[in-house]
Amino acid sequence: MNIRDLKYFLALAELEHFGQAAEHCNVSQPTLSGQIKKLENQLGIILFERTNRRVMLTESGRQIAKSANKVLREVDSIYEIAKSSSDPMAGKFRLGAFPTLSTYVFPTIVPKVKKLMPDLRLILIEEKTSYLIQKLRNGDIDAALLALPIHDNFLQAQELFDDEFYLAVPTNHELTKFDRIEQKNLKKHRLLLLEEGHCLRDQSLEVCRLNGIREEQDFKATGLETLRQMVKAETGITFMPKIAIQENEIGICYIPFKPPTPSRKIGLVWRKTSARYQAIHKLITIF
Amino acid sequence: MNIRDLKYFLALAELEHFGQAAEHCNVSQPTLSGQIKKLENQLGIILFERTNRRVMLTESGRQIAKSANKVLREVDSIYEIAKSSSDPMAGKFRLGAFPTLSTYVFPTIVPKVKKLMPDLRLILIEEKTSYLIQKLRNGDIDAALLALPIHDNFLQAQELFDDEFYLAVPTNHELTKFDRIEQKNLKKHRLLLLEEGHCLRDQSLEVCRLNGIREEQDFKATGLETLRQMVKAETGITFMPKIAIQENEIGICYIPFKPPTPSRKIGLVWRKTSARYQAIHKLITIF
DNA sequence: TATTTACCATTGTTAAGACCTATTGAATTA
DNA sequence: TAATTCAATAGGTCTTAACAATGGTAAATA
Repeated sequence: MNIRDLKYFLALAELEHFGQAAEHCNVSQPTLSGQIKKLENQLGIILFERTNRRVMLTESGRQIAKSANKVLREVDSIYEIAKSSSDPMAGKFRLGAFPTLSTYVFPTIVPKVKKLMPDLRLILIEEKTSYLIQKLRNGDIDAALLALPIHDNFLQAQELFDDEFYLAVPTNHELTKFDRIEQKNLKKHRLLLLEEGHCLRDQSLEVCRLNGIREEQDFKATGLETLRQMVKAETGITFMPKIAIQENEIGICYIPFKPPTPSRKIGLVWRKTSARYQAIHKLITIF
Repeated sequence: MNIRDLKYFLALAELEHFGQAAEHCNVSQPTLSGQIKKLENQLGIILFERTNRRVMLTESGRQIAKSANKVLREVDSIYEIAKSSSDPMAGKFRLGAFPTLSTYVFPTIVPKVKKLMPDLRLILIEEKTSYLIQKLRNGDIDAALLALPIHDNFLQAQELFDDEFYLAVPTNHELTKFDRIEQKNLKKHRLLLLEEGHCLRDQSLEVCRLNGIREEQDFKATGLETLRQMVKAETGITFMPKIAIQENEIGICYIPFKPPTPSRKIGLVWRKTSARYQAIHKLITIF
């Protein structure tokens, strides 16, 4: 059977005339005649009673016409779906980001995306990096904002910006005397860090390792905001990415580093094979 | 697009592996690969993301898979309908008969048809002959029990039985002295007949014409049972077809004719082109 | 009665495309 | 580095849907 055959069949069922039905289908009369015959043979039943005066549907034909109609309507809907989703800047787009980034990035990009791609329905996912990579590989999300580098042969990344670290200290802390700070000056201090699994923790630890800085072992924060409150409460000091810094804060001071400035590279990551590359490239222009 | 293509598509959507999907569809892998590609081109969208490690549906693909499933289910139902109606002794069968016959024939044939063709759903239509012929030609009914001959090039008939006329008279009528009656003896009597449009009226009038019998002009019955009650009420005499005669009736006497016996030939009539000829021929064997 | 008309079916040919096997190319894995 | 996996490509065969032309039959008309 064939979708085309069903169209022929329905045209003939409607017009009850081989010649007219053939014309309606833009084929010759013998073609339509042959295809109807083929369909009847395939189904093992007679669909039309024919004389050279009249053509009419049999009872079976009437029943089958109903189903054939449904088939064609559903096929139309397939073309409809294809058409409406052929706009690469439309439809669902699932974007992930890890927690110490998402909180600060999502609010700023949502309105920009809405303006640039009004038909894109952005779905935001906040997960730790490892889960996001898994979701990317599974096709559960279309792209993710991650800290680079990402070593994964399935995935492709585009660097977006460099998120510099500042040293967050209480306003009464001895280090506030410095306008800028050198990493090696921190050797005698202990840093408050996030709990395991946060990529910001791993990035911070990497900076610590290179400079012989130690971690405060008795405490691990579950989130960046908790960490910020800990600093304000004079419990310790920590690294704070620039993106998470708000102006005019009381009780906390953010000191920039002298070069080489520690930072995390933030990039957009997607599957090399992703079909959404057009929306992805548009997304990159936002940053 | 093609129903086969949708099958390939759904197999691949399910198995996420070109080789396995191809095997499932009993085609080679390049064939499936090519057809999926063709489908994607036709729809103008990418249905699958492929690497040589994994194949996965895109969001559009997921949506289309739902519709494709509906299409295939509906196509299955077409085959289902065809299969169940390919039994020529099954399905609806619309049988007509004119009123002065249907009342007496239908009750006897229904159980016989049910026994002979248990899957045939008999739909009985009681109409005057002219309407039945029209319905036959339109394909509104499959066959009809009519009085022969029928002159119609679309229709074909098979004689079933000869329904002899009896003379129905009140029990105290002078003609009851005859065991059998000759048509020519009726010249001085007037006959009660049915109203216009009944074929029994036409048949009776034909007998009257040949023998110079006259009709009672002041009265025309709407049905055969009315006519029977009129005779019992001693209002007159009439012809009564044998099929309408019940035994042990009071107040009425049915006198057979001497040959040539007036009668009506009853036959089954159907379109020459009818697809139900098998059920029709089975139906004929009942009589 | 002969002719024309209307219509569906049949025949023969051509072009498209669905299919196959064999091979390529890219990415893993041993 | 070699072997393996898997989708894509190449080249050739075969099926089939398309057409034009023709046939055949019943109705309409002359």
